[in-house]
Amino acid sequence: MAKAPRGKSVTIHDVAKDAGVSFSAVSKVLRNAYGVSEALREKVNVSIAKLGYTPSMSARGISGGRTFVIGVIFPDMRNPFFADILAGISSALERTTYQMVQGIVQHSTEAALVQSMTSMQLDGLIIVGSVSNSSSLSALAARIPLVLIGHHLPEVSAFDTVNNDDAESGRLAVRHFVENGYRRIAMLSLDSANGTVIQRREEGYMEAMKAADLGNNIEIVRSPQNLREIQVAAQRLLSGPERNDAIFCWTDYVALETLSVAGISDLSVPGDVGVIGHDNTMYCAFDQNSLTSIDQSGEQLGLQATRLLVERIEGRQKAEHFLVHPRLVARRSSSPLKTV
Amino acid sequence: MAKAPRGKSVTIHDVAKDAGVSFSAVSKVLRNAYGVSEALREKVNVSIAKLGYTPSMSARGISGGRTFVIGVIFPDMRNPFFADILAGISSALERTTYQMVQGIVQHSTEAALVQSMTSMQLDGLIIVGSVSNSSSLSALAARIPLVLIGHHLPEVSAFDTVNNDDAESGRLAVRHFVENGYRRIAMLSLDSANGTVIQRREEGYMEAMKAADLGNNIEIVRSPQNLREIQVAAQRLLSGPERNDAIFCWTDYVALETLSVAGISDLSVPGDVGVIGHDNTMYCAFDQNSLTSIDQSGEQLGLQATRLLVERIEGRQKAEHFLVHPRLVARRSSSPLKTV
DNA sequence: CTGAAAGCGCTTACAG
DNA sequence: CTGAAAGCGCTTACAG
Repeated sequence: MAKAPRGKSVTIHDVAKDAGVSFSAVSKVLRNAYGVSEALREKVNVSIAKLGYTPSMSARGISGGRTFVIGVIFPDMRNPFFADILAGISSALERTTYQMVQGIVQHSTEAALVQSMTSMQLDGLIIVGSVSNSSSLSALAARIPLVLIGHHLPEVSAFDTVNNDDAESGRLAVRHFVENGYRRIAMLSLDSANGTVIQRREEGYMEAMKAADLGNNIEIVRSPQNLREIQVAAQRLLSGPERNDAIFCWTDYVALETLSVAGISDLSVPGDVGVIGHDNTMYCAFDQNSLTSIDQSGEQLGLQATRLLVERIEGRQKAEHFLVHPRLVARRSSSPLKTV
Repeated sequence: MAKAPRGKSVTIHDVAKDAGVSFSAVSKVLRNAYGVSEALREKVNVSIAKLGYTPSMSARGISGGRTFVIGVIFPDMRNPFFADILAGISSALERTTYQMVQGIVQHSTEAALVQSMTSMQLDGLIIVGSVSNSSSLSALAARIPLVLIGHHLPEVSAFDTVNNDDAESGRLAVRHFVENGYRRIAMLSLDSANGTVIQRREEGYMEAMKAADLGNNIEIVRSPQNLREIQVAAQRLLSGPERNDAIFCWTDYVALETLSVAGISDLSVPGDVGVIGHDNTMYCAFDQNSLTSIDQSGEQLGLQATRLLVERIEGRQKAEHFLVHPRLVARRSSSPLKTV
């Protein structure tokens, strides 16, 4: 088990020697601490640049200071929508001195990832689409500044949340369908007890259906996130004598699969069936999809979450909850029925 | 700048006290070091479990030991192919004690990310699709065990590489087109000086074209990774009297956009034009795309890269270079011309 | 087989 | 305004 050799890196002591000052002086310059003369700061900065010094995150972490690194946890890497969130976080971070590392829940569990990230002494954590419950998240928030994206919780005070108005998403989809002449509007949802994001969308869907006097047409099918099961669910909604004429899908990927099932079943979209997705990911605009979708502005979500997290790290205690408003981007898949 | 409070975490000392041994004994158990009796190990493990102790990565990093964390750097989060690589890395890591954090090059540069990750004292680094040059990568490899995915370099010895046989990818696409009756086969490539992966694919494409006596039909258009530019490039290949009847695209996203452009231009795929993509991402199978694509097995790439990296960390010095063989997955977008 | 000592690169009080 | 001391939680030699 010989260790691969690593070059020695330049430390605060090297900088101090080069600048002809004490190493504590260097530390102060680094942290913008009080009581450093301009002259000293100048000298130190010159040496830092000359030697290419960069602070060791481990040393900072261990000595109780900030590491200036935050962690962002994503549920998976397959939904291109998450890239938008990441873009928002990145651009918000550009204005600060913080950096970020990502963790992606794939094989490992969210809990394992969280625990490995806290052991890194990160300054804060953003979790996207957490599946943890309220109490374990509050416990986590006691140890590290925390912001959640996509987790509607009644009244949490230990951490901040940033959310799309998911009930509004459901309403937007139904209203748009209704305006365009669709009546038998189903929702293809996710089989998940924890996903309150999904629940809100379902609530909005049901609310708008009732408001349009279509309460009797409410039909929600919940499928796991698995291609085969999604196909079966879509097929079910698209067959039989009482076939639906419109389907609101909880995410674009499911909507694209619904288009695929419709195509295989020789149903035309629109005409036989209208489809709306969610997230307005980059695949929606392709001519072969031309998928109407709800845009929840991942960039805004990321931006606001970052802002809140930095505020938390700098000392804010009172919880804040930010809501982003979705908008519908209309394309061919939900065109007015008469026109077709 | 008040610091948000953090709960004290349990340390090696707490464990030692609880188990009634010295703290160095605990450290030894943790590291599976020599000379620990079974009895002592037992006691310590019981206390570790009881107290829920987890080692501080910062402390490990600073004291020169392993952190048991590796970093993986991706060029972006938008290509679903990278999720396959990640899956391979995850499953390879499951059998080890290593964990991983991801870094995604989006707004920040690859260099900035690398530098922030090295300051975290990670045990090793996997970089996917690096745009750095050979010499700076060798310099990096002197400081930290390094494996590159998707970077063909003539003869590097400072680090390992894992690659798809990209020249073979190009050959596979051309041969398949030729077998199915296509002749005017163009390649829609990437405008990138550094991407040797792309260059290999171009080489394979040209080689196979010549081998099929179609050297005069060679046409490579290079476009930046930008939707508008890709559209223009695809339009160019699909218009004019000498319109191409087949296009090999360097990645699926570009191929899907090509399908879209063909649709808008009222060209049918196949029939008027055949299309092949690369990476066989999950969108290819949708009926509305039914896109033939080259599968380079991201999972294998990730798996092998991880294996090599762990070997490096444990002391291997001699470079290894692993090649994965691609296969073509045929779908409707490249069906035989006669049949159509 | 077990433990006490030194040190990693920083930060945070505390003295000058 | 500047510096010397203690300590963060570990690992790595080195003694018992």
